[in-house]
Amino acid sequence: MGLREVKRERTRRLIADKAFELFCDHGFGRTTVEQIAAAAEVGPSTLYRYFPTKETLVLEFVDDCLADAVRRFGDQPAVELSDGLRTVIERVLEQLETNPDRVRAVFDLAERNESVSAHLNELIWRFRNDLAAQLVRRLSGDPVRAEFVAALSAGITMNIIENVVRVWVDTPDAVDARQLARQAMALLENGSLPLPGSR
Amino acid sequence: MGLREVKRERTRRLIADKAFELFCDHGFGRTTVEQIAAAAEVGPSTLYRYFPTKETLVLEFVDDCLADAVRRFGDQPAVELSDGLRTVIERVLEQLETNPDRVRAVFDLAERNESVSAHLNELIWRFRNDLAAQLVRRLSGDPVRAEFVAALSAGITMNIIENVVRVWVDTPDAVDARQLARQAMALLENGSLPLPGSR
DNA sequence: GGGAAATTTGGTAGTGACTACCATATGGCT
DNA sequence: AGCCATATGGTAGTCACTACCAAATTTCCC
Repeated sequence: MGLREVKRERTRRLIADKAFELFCDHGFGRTTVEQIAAAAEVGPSTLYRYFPTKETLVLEFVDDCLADAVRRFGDQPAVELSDGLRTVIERVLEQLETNPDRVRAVFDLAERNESVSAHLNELIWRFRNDLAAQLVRRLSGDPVRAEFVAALSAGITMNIIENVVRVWVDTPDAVDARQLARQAMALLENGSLPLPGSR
Repeated sequence: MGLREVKRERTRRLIADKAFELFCDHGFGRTTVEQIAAAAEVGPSTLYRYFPTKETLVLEFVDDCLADAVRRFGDQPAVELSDGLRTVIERVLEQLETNPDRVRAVFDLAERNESVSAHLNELIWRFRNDLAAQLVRRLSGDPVRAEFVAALSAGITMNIIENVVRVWVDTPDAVDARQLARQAMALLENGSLPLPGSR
């Protein structure tokens, strides 16, 4: 790896960090990309080469956490699906726990700004699709049915992650995210969750 | 109801319809709000009084369908939760089947434009919250746990709706959306869905 | 019907995100 | 050193969206 990529990664981080700082201090809507570029000491056009939209500056960390977990799920085709999906959940939470303040700030910004919220939801949706794509390769039988099953499974998995994280970030402290996730899985297994019934 | 509100509703529909037409013909990104305003024979500032963003022009119909179903769920506190949730799903699908072309076009536009997709996902998320809020009022016990349970249940319910609709709009024709939903519910009940296991 | 009050409308001027493009500077390799 | 690829900064422009104002329209009350 050359000096070039090192520098590239450095400026990337610098921009994202400065942006985050400004967002937290003055709010998403009250921070302009010019201000961010100035704070990172780069031109606005350089900033746009690294981040296609203002929203991606907020979501990069969460994006990375999810990407890592889904990728590692794809790399482990041996395990049982239910174990694999639990592992995905645990890995995401593990990654997020790496930087709790950042995660809290992301959800905070999403709560206050509709566009950020929208792009966060889209990010989650995209990873649901990625996970479904990984799942469908391990399902046999009718491919149409398999795709449907995979989408539903991936949706429920991401649903657990999302709700656990939302509870986790809203709670002052001292809540173990992975324990919360296990509770959610248990609720699902026990049939303690009100679910639409086919009659 | 006065003449005023009638006229208001008329212009609202006119704007939304013209916008939709232009979006379908030339794409979301290639249509400017000025063009929409001109087509509806109103000033741009009038358009913005009815629709806060360009994206809401696309999503209004789906929004209305979901709003109706969730509202009616709230109005029927008597039934069993599993029946109530099934009814929500069926009502949404029923409403969407009112205008299949429109729904197909909405998901088409969302597929081609990231911002539309993001706002569609946010819309779905907002109704998940609304449904969860309705649910939590019918759950007893620890309120923190109830909120968690409600969020998970609402999430799974909306997940079924979303996936059924996505399959439905992608299929050329002749698929009964409500039957598809019953299949999804059956898969969930039978344990035929790979789900994360708590071990 | 007439006239005041409230509401709706169209227009203007602006901000700020984002794009396309170009000239320059910088790092990587022989 | 010198050449090539890439990274950078700047300019000009488009377009979504906001704040504001003056004119038109509807409603209400007499």
